[in-house]
Amino acid sequence: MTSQSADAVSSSRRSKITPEREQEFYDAVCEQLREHGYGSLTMEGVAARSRCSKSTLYRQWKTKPQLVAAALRAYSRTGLEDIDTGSLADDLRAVVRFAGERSGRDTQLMQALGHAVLQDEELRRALREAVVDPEIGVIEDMVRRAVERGEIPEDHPAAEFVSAQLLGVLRARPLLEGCDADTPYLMRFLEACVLPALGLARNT
Amino acid sequence: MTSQSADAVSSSRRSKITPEREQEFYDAVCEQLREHGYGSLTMEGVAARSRCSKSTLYRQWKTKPQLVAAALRAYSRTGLEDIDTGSLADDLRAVVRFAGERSGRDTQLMQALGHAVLQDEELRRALREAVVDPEIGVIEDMVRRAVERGEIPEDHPAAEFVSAQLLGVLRARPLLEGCDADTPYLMRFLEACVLPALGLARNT
DNA sequence: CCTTATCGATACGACAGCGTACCGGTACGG
DNA sequence: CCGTACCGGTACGCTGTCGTATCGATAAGG
Repeated sequence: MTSQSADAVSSSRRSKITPEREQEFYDAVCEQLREHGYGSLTMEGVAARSRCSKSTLYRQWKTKPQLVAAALRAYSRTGLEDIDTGSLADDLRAVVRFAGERSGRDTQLMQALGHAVLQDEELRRALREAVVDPEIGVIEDMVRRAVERGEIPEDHPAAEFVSAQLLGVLRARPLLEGCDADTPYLMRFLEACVLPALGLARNT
Repeated sequence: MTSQSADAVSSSRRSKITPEREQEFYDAVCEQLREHGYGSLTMEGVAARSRCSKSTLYRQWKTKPQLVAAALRAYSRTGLEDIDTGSLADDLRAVVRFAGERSGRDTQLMQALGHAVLQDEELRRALREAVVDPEIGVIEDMVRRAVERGEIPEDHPAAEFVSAQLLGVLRARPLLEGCDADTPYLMRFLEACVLPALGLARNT
């Protein structure tokens, strides 16, 4: 995961809040979020899960939405930005491989935030900045590069739907079949639908 | 449990709970659901919206989840079952035209239920039976008929994804672009992605 | 070694929502 | 014309959670 210095003050007792400790809070938030949803996420629950007291949470963050927003902002997804294989198909295959692994966690998180996002402005911004925009931006960049390379025409009608297709299927399968959209499923979808629609046959 | 006779005691004052009155309760539930989400749906709110008292609600339904489940079951979506144009492409175009109109309402409802569905078994069943299965079943039947007509091969790799694609994009666009997936958008998607992936070119 | 600041634990007030109980009014059935 | 049963309104108890305040303990710094 992410860390700066492996300073590891992992002795018996912690003193101040190290970045690692902070991340533990955020992890607890995400876990509670996935397990019980935003509405049933309680400060007591987060405190218990991260073995701290409510006081500590309220000392650092003013309210529950702010804590959740902070956790979302810290929910980093490094690993996608570096993909640049030189072909759109392979770029997307790499995305799918990556997304399949986090599929369960990410989808549960989105699902959990669901409607809370529509009520709290800060939460909505945090979710967009932390989860939506990065993944979508990366995919759109891939498409842009493919256009520049001449792989697909600039005005290809399917181009605008690539990210929506992937994100959509990612979230639709749990609803339809009750199981996560894992990598094999996403890969089949990519080869059977996304690439053909883009005019990128399998062996080209 | 629903209706007995269209007795229509639509005089000035209502005595017992007519089917129309019952539907008003359900409408109020759905509206509260869309507006505030499941967690913030209150019995007081439903009562106020449908101009009845909490007592009446609790006399008819034992608890809040049961009321919501009943409302979902009554959330009928007739209109899709009758589509059978003789070609898969036209069938899907009809679906898209229909889905685009209800897009906003349906999506908000799904979004609102989000995580509550994972906690309450009855709610999950109600949602599947009332919203998911009907739409998906209809689409899968369309694909089946197309296979029987020979429009597409039985083992076409894109066939399994048709419903997931449509449902997915329906729910992905609000998240990505912040606006509903209306009919024009869905139609563009259908023509640009779904049909090409199925090997059904535009003018065939 | 002593001061200080922060952490963990807990108790507390405030508030909102669920579900119940009661009470008066009003339409139906005989 | 009268009893019955149901509806609407409201007050109430209960629970759970937010956010605050207080207190002892413990690690950092001089």
